Amino acid sequence: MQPEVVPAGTPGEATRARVERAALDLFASRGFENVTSDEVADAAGISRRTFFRYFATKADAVWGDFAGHVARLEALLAAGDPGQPVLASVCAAYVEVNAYPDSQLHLLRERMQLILTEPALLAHSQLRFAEVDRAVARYVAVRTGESPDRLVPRLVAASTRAAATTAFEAWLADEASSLVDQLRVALEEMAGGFLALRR
Amino acid sequence: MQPEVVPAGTPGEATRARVERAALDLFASRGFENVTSDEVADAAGISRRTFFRYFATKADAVWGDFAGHVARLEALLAAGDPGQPVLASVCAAYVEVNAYPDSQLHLLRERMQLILTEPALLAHSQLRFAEVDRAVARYVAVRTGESPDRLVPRLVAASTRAAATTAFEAWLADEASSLVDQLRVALEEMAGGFLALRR
DNA sequence: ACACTAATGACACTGAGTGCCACCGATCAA
DNA sequence: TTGATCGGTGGCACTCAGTGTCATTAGTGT
Repeated sequence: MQPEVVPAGTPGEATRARVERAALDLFASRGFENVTSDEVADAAGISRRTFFRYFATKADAVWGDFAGHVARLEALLAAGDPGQPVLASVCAAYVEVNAYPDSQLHLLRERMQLILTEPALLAHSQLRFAEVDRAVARYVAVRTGESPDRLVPRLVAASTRAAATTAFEAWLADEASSLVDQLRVALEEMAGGFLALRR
Repeated sequence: MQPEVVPAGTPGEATRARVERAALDLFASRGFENVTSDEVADAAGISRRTFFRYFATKADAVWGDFAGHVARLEALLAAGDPGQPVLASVCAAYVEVNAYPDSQLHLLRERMQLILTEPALLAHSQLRFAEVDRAVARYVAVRTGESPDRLVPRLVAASTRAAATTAFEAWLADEASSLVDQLRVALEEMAGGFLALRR
Protein backbone atom coordinates (compact mmCIF):
# COMPACT_ATOMS: atom_id res chain seq x y z
CA MET A 1 0.00 0.00 0.00
CA GLN A 2 2.53 2.65 -1.07
CA PRO A 3 4.73 4.41 1.47
CA GLU A 4 1.78 6.73 2.01
CA VAL A 5 3.27 9.89 0.58
CA VAL A 6 0.09 11.90 0.12
CA PRO A 7 1.48 14.66 -2.10
CA ALA A 8 -1.50 16.97 -1.83
CA GLY A 9 -5.19 17.16 -0.98
CA THR A 10 -6.80 15.74 2.12
CA PRO A 11 -4.33 13.31 3.67
CA GLY A 12 -6.56 10.56 4.98
CA GLU A 13 -9.17 10.54 2.22
CA ALA A 14 -7.91 7.32 0.72
CA THR A 15 -7.76 5.74 4.16
CA ARG A 16 -11.30 6.73 4.93
CA ALA A 17 -12.55 5.14 1.71
CA ARG A 18 -10.58 1.99 2.49
CA VAL A 19 -12.17 1.74 5.93
CA GLU A 20 -15.64 2.21 4.46
CA ARG A 21 -15.07 -0.59 1.97
CA ALA A 22 -13.76 -2.92 4.65
CA ALA A 23 -16.71 -2.14 6.91
CA LEU A 24 -19.29 -2.59 4.15
CA ASP A 25 -17.77 -5.91 3.08
CA LEU A 26 -17.52 -7.32 6.57
CA PHE A 27 -20.98 -6.16 7.64
CA ALA A 28 -22.57 -7.51 4.48
CA SER A 29 -20.96 -10.91 4.71
CA ARG A 30 -21.19 -11.57 8.45
CA GLY A 31 -23.82 -9.20 9.80
CA PHE A 32 -23.33 -5.84 11.51
CA GLU A 33 -23.54 -7.17 15.06
CA ASN A 34 -21.17 -10.05 14.40
CA VAL A 35 -18.30 -7.82 13.34
CA THR A 36 -16.32 -5.93 15.95
CA SER A 37 -14.88 -2.50 15.36
CA ASP A 38 -11.50 -4.11 15.98
CA GLU A 39 -12.01 -6.40 13.00
CA VAL A 40 -12.99 -3.54 10.72
CA ALA A 41 -9.97 -1.56 11.83
CA ASP A 42 -7.67 -4.54 11.27
CA ALA A 43 -9.12 -5.19 7.83
CA ALA A 44 -8.48 -1.55 6.93
CA GLY A 45 -4.99 -1.58 8.40
CA ILE A 46 -5.57 0.96 11.12
CA SER A 47 -6.03 0.80 14.89
CA ARG A 48 -9.42 0.68 16.57
CA ARG A 49 -8.67 4.08 18.09
CA THR A 50 -8.12 5.57 14.66
CA PHE A 51 -11.29 3.94 13.34
CA PHE A 52 -13.25 5.95 15.89
CA ARG A 53 -11.50 9.11 14.74
CA TYR A 54 -12.85 8.58 11.23
CA PHE A 55 -16.32 7.51 12.37
CA ALA A 56 -18.09 8.56 15.55
CA THR A 57 -19.83 5.20 15.79
CA LYS A 58 -19.49 1.81 14.14
CA ALA A 59 -22.78 2.51 12.36
CA ASP A 60 -21.50 5.70 10.74
CA ALA A 61 -19.02 3.71 8.66
CA VAL A 62 -21.76 2.62 6.25
CA TRP A 63 -23.13 6.08 5.41
CA GLY A 64 -20.51 7.34 3.00
CA ASP A 65 -20.82 11.04 2.30
CA PHE A 66 -24.32 11.44 3.66
CA ALA A 67 -23.74 15.04 4.65
CA GLY A 68 -23.01 15.74 1.00
CA HIS A 69 -26.23 13.98 0.04
CA VAL A 70 -28.22 16.24 2.35
CA ALA A 71 -26.37 19.27 1.01
CA ARG A 72 -27.26 18.28 -2.56
CA LEU A 73 -30.91 17.86 -1.57
CA GLU A 74 -30.92 21.33 -0.06
CA ALA A 75 -29.30 22.75 -3.18
CA LEU A 76 -31.93 21.10 -5.38
CA LEU A 77 -34.70 22.50 -3.22
CA ALA A 78 -33.21 25.97 -3.32
CA ALA A 79 -32.80 25.79 -7.10
CA GLY A 80 -36.27 24.38 -7.74
CA ASP A 81 -39.05 26.12 -9.64
CA PRO A 82 -40.86 28.39 -7.14
CA GLY A 83 -43.95 28.35 -9.34
CA GLN A 84 -44.44 24.69 -8.62
CA PRO A 85 -46.49 23.66 -5.56
CA VAL A 86 -44.37 23.05 -2.46
CA LEU A 87 -45.12 19.37 -2.16
CA ALA A 88 -44.29 18.75 -5.80
CA SER A 89 -40.97 20.54 -5.35
CA VAL A 90 -40.05 18.37 -2.41
CA CYS A 91 -40.98 15.17 -4.25
CA ALA A 92 -39.04 16.25 -7.33
CA ALA A 93 -35.97 17.03 -5.25
CA TYR A 94 -36.20 13.66 -3.50
CA VAL A 95 -36.29 11.86 -6.85
CA GLU A 96 -33.59 14.03 -8.34
CA VAL A 97 -31.13 13.69 -5.48
CA ASN A 98 -31.35 9.92 -5.77
CA ALA A 99 -30.84 9.85 -9.53
CA TYR A 100 -27.43 8.27 -9.23
CA PRO A 101 -25.51 7.04 -12.28
CA ASP A 102 -25.65 3.29 -12.76
CA SER A 103 -22.06 2.98 -11.69
CA GLN A 104 -22.97 4.07 -8.17
CA LEU A 105 -26.21 2.20 -7.77
CA HIS A 106 -24.60 -1.03 -6.69
CA LEU A 107 -22.80 0.67 -3.84
CA LEU A 108 -25.98 2.48 -2.83
CA ARG A 109 -27.88 -0.80 -2.82
CA GLU A 110 -25.24 -2.33 -0.58
CA ARG A 111 -25.45 0.54 1.89
CA MET A 112 -29.23 0.69 1.98
CA GLN A 113 -29.57 -3.06 2.23
CA LEU A 114 -27.56 -2.91 5.44
CA ILE A 115 -29.20 0.22 6.80
CA LEU A 116 -32.77 -0.98 6.33
CA THR A 117 -32.10 -4.59 7.26
CA GLU A 118 -29.81 -4.57 10.26
CA PRO A 119 -31.74 -3.55 13.38
CA ALA A 120 -28.89 -1.57 14.91
CA LEU A 121 -28.37 0.33 11.67
CA LEU A 122 -32.08 0.91 11.16
CA ALA A 123 -32.25 2.44 14.62
CA HIS A 124 -29.23 4.61 13.92
CA SER A 125 -30.74 5.69 10.58
CA GLN A 126 -33.35 7.69 12.45
CA LEU A 127 -30.62 10.07 13.56
CA ARG A 128 -29.18 10.56 10.09
CA PHE A 129 -32.55 10.83 8.36
CA ALA A 130 -33.56 13.46 10.88
CA GLU A 131 -31.01 15.74 9.17
CA VAL A 132 -32.97 15.34 5.94
CA ASP A 133 -36.22 16.02 7.72
CA ARG A 134 -34.91 19.25 9.14
CA ALA A 135 -33.70 20.39 5.72
CA VAL A 136 -37.05 19.65 4.10
CA ALA A 137 -39.00 21.24 6.94
CA ARG A 138 -36.86 24.39 6.62
CA TYR A 139 -37.63 24.55 2.90
CA VAL A 140 -41.37 24.06 3.37
CA ALA A 141 -41.30 26.67 6.10
CA VAL A 142 -39.69 29.18 3.78
CA ARG A 143 -42.16 28.44 1.00
CA THR A 144 -45.21 28.65 3.24
CA GLY A 145 -44.00 31.47 5.44
CA GLU A 146 -44.32 29.37 8.55
CA SER A 147 -41.83 28.36 11.25
CA PRO A 148 -39.93 25.12 10.50
CA ASP A 149 -41.21 23.53 13.67
CA ARG A 150 -44.91 24.01 12.99
CA LEU A 151 -47.07 21.08 12.07
CA VAL A 152 -47.24 21.36 8.27
CA PRO A 153 -43.51 21.72 7.51
CA ARG A 154 -42.68 18.84 9.85
CA LEU A 155 -45.52 16.80 8.43
CA VAL A 156 -44.40 17.22 4.85
CA ALA A 157 -40.84 16.31 5.83
CA ALA A 158 -41.87 13.24 7.79
CA SER A 159 -44.33 11.99 5.18
CA THR A 160 -42.09 12.42 2.17
CA ARG A 161 -39.25 10.76 4.00
CA ALA A 162 -41.50 7.86 4.97
CA ALA A 163 -42.51 7.47 1.33
CA ALA A 164 -38.91 7.67 0.17
CA THR A 165 -37.79 5.07 2.68
CA THR A 166 -40.59 2.75 1.59
CA ALA A 167 -39.54 3.26 -2.01
CA PHE A 168 -36.01 2.23 -1.05
CA GLU A 169 -37.34 -0.93 0.56
CA ALA A 170 -39.31 -1.77 -2.57
CA TRP A 171 -36.24 -1.13 -4.69
CA LEU A 172 -34.16 -3.45 -2.51
CA ALA A 173 -36.82 -6.13 -2.67
CA ASP A 174 -36.89 -6.06 -6.46
CA GLU A 175 -33.44 -6.42 -7.92
CA ALA A 176 -34.67 -5.45 -11.37
CA SER A 177 -36.58 -2.30 -10.44
CA SER A 178 -35.46 1.29 -10.87
CA LEU A 179 -34.88 3.37 -7.79
CA VAL A 180 -36.15 6.64 -9.24
CA ASP A 181 -39.27 4.87 -10.52
CA GLN A 182 -40.00 3.45 -7.09
CA LEU A 183 -39.47 6.89 -5.59
CA ARG A 184 -41.76 8.53 -8.11
CA VAL A 185 -44.52 5.99 -7.58
CA ALA A 186 -44.31 6.06 -3.79
CA LEU A 187 -44.14 9.83 -3.50
CA GLU A 188 -46.95 10.40 -5.98
CA GLU A 189 -49.13 7.82 -4.29
CA MET A 190 -48.61 9.42 -0.90
CA ALA A 191 -48.74 13.04 -2.06
CA GLY A 192 -51.91 12.30 -3.96
CA GLY A 193 -53.60 11.09 -0.79
CA PHE A 194 -53.69 7.44 -1.84
CA LEU A 195 -56.41 7.95 -4.42
CA ALA A 196 -56.36 4.24 -5.23
CA LEU A 197 -57.53 3.46 -1.70
CA ARG A 198 -60.57 5.71 -1.69
CA ARG A 199 -63.03 3.07 -2.84
CA MET B 1 -42.66 -1.93 50.36
CA GLN B 2 -44.29 -4.94 52.05
CA PRO B 3 -42.40 -8.17 52.73
CA GLU B 4 -43.16 -8.99 49.11
CA VAL B 5 -45.73 -11.69 49.73
CA VAL B 6 -47.29 -11.73 46.26
CA PRO B 7 -50.33 -13.87 47.04
CA ALA B 8 -51.37 -14.31 43.41
CA GLY B 9 -51.10 -12.91 39.94
CA THR B 10 -47.89 -11.97 38.19
CA PRO B 11 -45.17 -11.90 40.84
CA GLY B 12 -42.94 -9.07 39.76
CA GLU B 13 -45.56 -6.74 38.31
CA ALA B 14 -45.18 -4.22 41.12
CA THR B 15 -41.41 -4.34 40.79
CA ARG B 16 -41.55 -3.76 37.05
CA ALA B 17 -43.71 -0.70 37.55
CA ARG B 18 -41.35 0.57 40.22
CA VAL B 19 -38.38 0.22 37.90
CA GLU B 20 -40.21 2.04 35.10
CA ARG B 21 -40.99 4.94 37.43
CA ALA B 22 -37.42 5.15 38.63
CA ALA B 23 -36.10 5.07 35.07
CA LEU B 24 -38.54 7.69 33.83
CA ASP B 25 -37.76 10.02 36.72
CA LEU B 26 -34.02 9.70 36.41
CA PHE B 27 -33.96 10.00 32.62
CA ALA B 28 -36.25 13.03 32.69
CA SER B 29 -34.26 14.89 35.31
CA ARG B 30 -30.71 14.10 34.23
CA GLY B 31 -30.93 12.93 30.63
CA PHE B 32 -30.96 9.39 29.27
CA GLU B 33 -27.25 9.20 28.52
CA ASN B 34 -26.24 10.61 31.88
CA VAL B 35 -27.94 7.89 33.87
CA THR B 36 -26.35 4.46 34.10
CA SER B 37 -28.37 1.27 34.27
CA ASP B 38 -26.74 0.73 37.64
CA GLU B 39 -28.30 3.92 38.96
CA VAL B 40 -31.75 2.98 37.71
CA ALA B 41 -31.42 -0.44 39.29
CA ASP B 42 -30.25 1.06 42.58
CA ALA B 43 -33.11 3.57 42.59
CA ALA B 44 -35.56 0.72 42.06
CA GLY B 45 -33.92 -1.45 44.69
CA ILE B 46 -32.81 -4.25 42.40
CA SER B 47 -29.50 -5.33 40.92
CA ARG B 48 -28.32 -4.30 37.49
CA ARG B 49 -28.55 -7.92 36.36
CA THR B 50 -32.20 -8.05 37.36
CA PHE B 51 -32.88 -4.77 35.59
CA PHE B 52 -31.78 -6.40 32.35
CA ARG B 53 -34.12 -9.31 33.03
CA TYR B 54 -37.06 -6.91 33.12
CA PHE B 55 -35.89 -4.87 30.13
CA ALA B 56 -33.79 -6.08 27.23
CA THR B 57 -32.13 -2.68 26.91
CA LYS B 58 -31.93 0.50 28.95
CA ALA B 59 -34.15 2.15 26.36
CA ASP B 60 -36.94 -0.37 26.77
CA ALA B 61 -37.57 0.84 30.32
CA VAL B 62 -39.44 3.91 29.06
CA TRP B 63 -41.94 2.12 26.82
CA GLY B 64 -44.39 0.79 29.37
CA ASP B 65 -46.79 -1.75 27.91
CA PHE B 66 -46.12 -0.94 24.28
CA ALA B 67 -46.89 -4.47 23.14
CA GLY B 68 -50.35 -3.99 24.61
CA HIS B 69 -50.66 -0.71 22.74
CA VAL B 70 -49.91 -2.44 19.45
CA ALA B 71 -52.33 -5.23 20.32
CA ARG B 72 -55.08 -2.67 21.01
CA LEU B 73 -54.37 -0.99 17.67
CA GLU B 74 -54.69 -4.31 15.90
CA ALA B 75 -57.93 -5.04 17.73
CA LEU B 76 -59.33 -1.66 16.70
CA LEU B 77 -58.38 -2.27 13.10
CA ALA B 78 -59.96 -5.70 13.14
CA ALA B 79 -63.13 -4.33 14.69
CA GLY B 80 -63.38 -1.32 12.38
CA ASP B 81 -66.15 -0.68 9.87
CA PRO B 82 -65.23 -2.59 6.69
CA GLY B 83 -67.44 -0.28 4.66
CA GLN B 84 -65.11 2.62 5.36
CA PRO B 85 -62.14 3.24 3.03
CA VAL B 86 -58.94 1.55 4.20
CA LEU B 87 -57.00 4.71 4.82
CA ALA B 88 -59.81 6.21 6.90
CA SER B 89 -59.95 3.05 8.99
CA VAL B 90 -56.24 3.24 9.73
CA CYS B 91 -56.43 6.92 10.68
CA ALA B 92 -59.45 6.32 12.90
CA ALA B 93 -57.69 3.46 14.66
CA TYR B 94 -54.59 5.60 15.20
CA VAL B 95 -56.69 8.32 16.81
CA GLU B 96 -58.76 5.90 18.82
CA VAL B 97 -55.85 3.91 20.24
CA ASN B 98 -54.33 7.14 21.54
CA ALA B 99 -57.54 8.38 23.14
CA TYR B 100 -56.18 7.91 26.63
CA PRO B 101 -58.09 9.13 29.69
CA ASP B 102 -56.75 12.38 31.12
CA SER B 103 -55.31 10.52 34.08
CA GLN B 104 -52.83 8.76 31.81
CA LEU B 105 -51.92 11.65 29.54
CA HIS B 106 -49.28 13.05 31.84
CA LEU B 107 -47.42 9.76 31.92
CA LEU B 108 -47.70 9.44 28.15
CA ARG B 109 -46.32 12.93 27.72
CA GLU B 110 -43.38 12.08 29.94
CA ARG B 111 -42.60 8.94 27.92
CA MET B 112 -42.97 10.57 24.53
CA GLN B 113 -41.00 13.62 25.56
CA LEU B 114 -38.06 11.34 26.29
CA ILE B 115 -38.52 9.11 23.28
CA LEU B 116 -38.72 11.93 20.75
CA THR B 117 -36.13 14.15 22.42
CA GLU B 118 -33.28 11.91 23.52
CA PRO B 119 -31.23 10.82 20.50
CA ALA B 120 -30.55 7.32 21.78
CA LEU B 121 -34.24 6.79 22.49
CA LEU B 122 -35.31 8.28 19.18
CA ALA B 123 -33.03 5.82 17.42
CA HIS B 124 -34.38 2.95 19.47
CA SER B 125 -37.96 4.04 18.74
CA GLN B 126 -37.53 2.99 15.13
CA LEU B 127 -37.41 -0.62 16.29
CA ARG B 128 -40.53 -0.38 18.41
CA PHE B 129 -42.51 1.64 15.89
CA ALA B 130 -41.64 -0.94 13.25
CA GLU B 131 -43.96 -3.29 15.14
CA VAL B 132 -46.80 -0.84 14.55
CA ASP B 133 -45.88 -0.51 10.91
CA ARG B 134 -46.03 -4.25 10.42
CA ALA B 135 -49.45 -4.45 12.07
CA VAL B 136 -50.85 -1.65 9.91
CA ALA B 137 -49.30 -3.08 6.74
CA ARG B 138 -50.87 -6.47 7.53
CA TYR B 139 -54.26 -4.83 7.92
CA VAL B 140 -54.00 -2.85 4.69
CA ALA B 141 -52.84 -6.00 2.93
CA VAL B 142 -55.91 -7.89 4.10
CA ARG B 143 -58.22 -5.08 3.06
CA THR B 144 -56.69 -4.66 -0.38
CA GLY B 145 -55.95 -8.31 -1.03
CA GLU B 146 -52.26 -7.65 -1.46
CA SER B 147 -49.20 -9.03 0.28
CA PRO B 148 -48.10 -7.05 3.40
CA ASP B 149 -44.72 -6.38 1.91
CA ARG B 150 -45.92 -4.76 -1.29
CA LEU B 151 -45.54 -1.06 -1.80
CA VAL B 152 -49.00 0.23 -0.91
CA PRO B 153 -49.47 -1.54 2.44
CA ARG B 154 -46.00 -0.53 3.56
CA LEU B 155 -46.54 2.98 2.27
CA VAL B 156 -49.76 3.48 4.17
CA ALA B 157 -48.13 2.14 7.31
CA ALA B 158 -45.06 4.34 6.99
CA SER B 159 -47.01 7.48 6.10
CA THR B 160 -49.62 7.21 8.81
CA ARG B 161 -46.95 6.50 11.34
CA ALA B 162 -44.96 9.51 10.19
CA ALA B 163 -48.04 11.67 10.55
CA ALA B 164 -48.81 10.25 13.98
CA THR B 165 -45.27 10.85 15.17
CA THR B 166 -45.40 14.42 13.93
CA ALA B 167 -48.70 14.89 15.74
CA PHE B 168 -47.02 13.69 18.93
CA GLU B 169 -44.24 16.24 18.45
CA ALA B 170 -46.78 19.01 17.99
CA TRP B 171 -48.65 17.84 21.09
CA LEU B 172 -45.43 17.88 23.12
CA ALA B 173 -44.56 21.34 21.85
CA ASP B 174 -47.93 22.75 22.90
CA GLU B 175 -48.70 21.95 26.51
CA ALA B 176 -52.31 23.05 26.09
CA SER B 177 -53.17 21.09 22.95
CA SER B 178 -55.13 17.89 22.72
CA LEU B 179 -53.35 14.77 21.51
CA VAL B 180 -56.29 13.33 19.62
CA ASP B 181 -56.89 16.67 17.93
CA GLN B 182 -53.28 16.86 16.79
CA LEU B 183 -53.55 13.30 15.51
CA ARG B 184 -56.76 14.05 13.67
CA VAL B 185 -55.37 17.15 12.03
CA ALA B 186 -52.06 15.58 11.05
CA LEU B 187 -53.57 12.37 9.70
CA GLU B 188 -56.28 14.19 7.77
CA GLU B 189 -53.80 16.62 6.32
CA MET B 190 -51.53 13.81 5.14
CA ALA B 191 -54.27 11.43 4.03
CA GLY B 192 -55.90 14.23 2.08
CA GLY B 193 -52.71 14.79 0.13
CA PHE B 194 -51.93 18.16 1.72
CA LEU B 195 -54.67 20.02 -0.07
CA ALA B 196 -53.64 23.25 1.60
CA LEU B 197 -50.29 23.10 -0.18
CA ARG B 198 -51.61 22.73 -3.70
CA ARG B 199 -51.51 26.41 -4.52
C1' DA C 1 -38.78 -32.37 56.28
C1' DC C 2 -37.73 -32.59 51.30
C1' DA C 3 -37.48 -31.85 46.50
C1' DC C 4 -38.72 -28.46 42.80
C1' DT C 5 -39.02 -24.13 40.69
C1' DA C 6 -38.60 -19.21 39.74
C1' DA C 7 -36.54 -14.93 40.83
C1' DT C 8 -32.57 -12.80 42.23
C1' DG C 9 -27.74 -11.22 42.86
C1' DA C 10 -22.77 -11.72 42.32
C1' DC C 11 -19.15 -12.23 39.15
C1' DA C 12 -16.71 -12.25 35.04
C1' DC C 13 -16.54 -11.30 30.32
C1' DT C 14 -17.21 -8.96 25.59
C1' DG C 15 -17.58 -4.94 22.92
C1' DA C 16 -18.52 0.19 21.93
C1' DG C 17 -16.83 4.45 22.76
C1' DT C 18 -13.55 7.99 25.07
C1' DG C 19 -9.65 10.50 27.36
C1' DC C 20 -4.85 10.76 27.68
C1' DC C 21 -0.33 10.61 26.31
C1' DA C 22 3.66 9.28 23.75
C1' DC C 23 5.42 8.81 19.13
C1' DC C 24 6.45 9.70 14.35
C1' DG C 25 6.88 12.13 10.11
C1' DA C 26 6.36 16.37 7.61
C1' DT C 27 6.92 21.34 7.48
C1' DC C 28 9.21 25.43 8.45
C1' DA C 29 12.37 28.87 10.68
C1' DA C 30 17.01 29.87 11.97
C1' DT D 1 21.63 20.70 9.33
C1' DT D 2 19.34 21.45 13.42
C1' DG D 3 15.42 22.17 16.11
C1' DA D 4 10.61 23.54 17.18
C1' DT D 5 6.02 22.75 15.84
C1' DC D 6 1.93 20.23 14.45
C1' DG D 7 -1.45 16.75 12.67
C1' DG D 8 -2.31 11.95 12.41
C1' DT D 9 -1.62 7.84 14.77
C1' DG D 10 -1.39 3.85 18.17
C1' DG D 11 -1.37 2.09 22.84
C1' DC D 12 -3.46 1.99 27.20
C1' DA D 13 -6.79 2.31 30.56
C1' DC D 14 -11.29 3.42 31.68
C1' DT D 15 -16.68 3.62 31.66
C1' DC D 16 -20.78 1.55 30.55
C1' DA D 17 -24.29 -1.62 28.12
C1' DG D 18 -25.43 -6.13 27.78
C1' DT D 19 -24.80 -11.39 28.54
C1' DG D 20 -23.63 -16.10 30.36
C1' DT D 21 -23.00 -18.74 34.44
C1' DC D 22 -23.69 -20.10 38.93
C1' DA D 23 -25.00 -20.05 43.75
C1' DT D 24 -28.57 -18.47 46.89
C1' DT D 25 -33.10 -17.78 48.44
C1' DA D 26 -38.01 -18.09 48.96
C1' DG D 27 -42.26 -19.98 47.84
C1' DT D 28 -44.88 -24.38 46.50
C1' DG D 29 -46.31 -29.03 46.51
C1' DT D 30 -45.66 -33.74 48.59
